[in-house]
Amino acid sequence: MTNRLPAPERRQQLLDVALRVFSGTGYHDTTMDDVAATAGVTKPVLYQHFSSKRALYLHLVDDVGVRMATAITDRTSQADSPREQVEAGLAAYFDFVSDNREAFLLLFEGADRSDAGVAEAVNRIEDSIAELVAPLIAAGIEPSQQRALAYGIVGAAEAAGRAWSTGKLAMDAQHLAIEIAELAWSGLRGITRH
Amino acid sequence: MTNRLPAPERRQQLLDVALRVFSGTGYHDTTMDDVAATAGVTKPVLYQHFSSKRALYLHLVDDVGVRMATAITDRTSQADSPREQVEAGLAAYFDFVSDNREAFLLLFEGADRSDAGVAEAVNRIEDSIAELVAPLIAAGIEPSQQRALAYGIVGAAEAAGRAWSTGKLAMDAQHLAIEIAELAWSGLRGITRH
DNA sequence: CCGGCCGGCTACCGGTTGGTAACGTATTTG
DNA sequence: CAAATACGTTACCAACCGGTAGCCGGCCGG
Repeated sequence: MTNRLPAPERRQQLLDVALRVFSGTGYHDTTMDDVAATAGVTKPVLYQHFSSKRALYLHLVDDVGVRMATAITDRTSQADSPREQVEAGLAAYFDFVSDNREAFLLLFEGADRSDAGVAEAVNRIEDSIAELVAPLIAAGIEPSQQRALAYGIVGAAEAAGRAWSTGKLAMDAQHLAIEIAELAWSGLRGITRH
Repeated sequence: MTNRLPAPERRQQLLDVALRVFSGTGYHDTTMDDVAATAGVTKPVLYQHFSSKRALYLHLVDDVGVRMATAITDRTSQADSPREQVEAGLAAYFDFVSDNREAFLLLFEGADRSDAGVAEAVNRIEDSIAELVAPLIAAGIEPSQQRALAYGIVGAAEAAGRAWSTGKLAMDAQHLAIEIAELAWSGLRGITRH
């Protein structure tokens, strides 16, 4: 007989556990029994808080997406010059990656983009970051080009974050942020001509 | 009673069909019956050629990965200056994306990176491209930084390709290649200092 | 102190789907 | 023109797993 918990705390615990488990095993290889057992509880308890496996998962993805987006916008909004915004944004990005490794991997490693709902949630956050980046690109560039470049930068951060958090890059998050910021900045500035 | 086909042709047809179906529906939402039916055949036929669903899928991922990698190396090996290599490589990359949309999406949209085998196959191709990019970065940079930047460039191409092939970018592949090449080139060159 | 409520558990169900056994039938070969 | 071969089908199984019905027991308010 496990510890009895008041509903809100139980719910929060289940969310925490589910994030860990889903992020580690992936959506399809994780059973509701796994999540429940890891939380020290049985399946029906899980269903008292979440209507379905999919609902639980989407809730997590959504939640994590919002947390990541706000972590970034919070920091960029305090920087004035474009260059500072790039640096602050990427610093915030990689701080998030290192402080919330599981959350980051849930979004960009485990996420099954062939599932429409999941893809939409992941795209939403990618788009919101891309929209932050787009205006930093030298004015006078066609909007369609700006969008393409913005997606490029977002993808660069994503890939670097994934490589880093799976141990393929041996440097600390701060330095990685600086490297990618330089790449982004000079890349975006170099585009001015043409 | 459907057309009887000699084994090698049937096998090839099944691979083609499977690529289409998996790429459209995603691994988990595709049943072996789906693949078989789309090929105008029944399940046991599929199992005469492939030992399991997973084996079929991994074969495809592997195959597509090799095709993509060679398409790129073929073109970069014919360019001499670093700048030309960047341009040729990205031109080849986006040509591949536009000529083999399904293959590209199988690798970078549908692929379930939480599956160890799949992740390994996808990583293998990312790594091979990154290793092509790394030496183009100004000499004198630390190898760990080179790797980080190389992954960044690969990620930029990947994200741009995904955005493009899901219709979020309204430009042709050639122009997209040029944009990303400029981003990459000036990004990599700008990094020289420090 | 007692009764209701809330959190938890045991036990079960049935759809989906990967995989297979056994059996035809067209084609080719001696 | 058999007969072996290889291509294909029908019919089935069994396991896994998402989801649920129904029961229990401890804690809290009256």
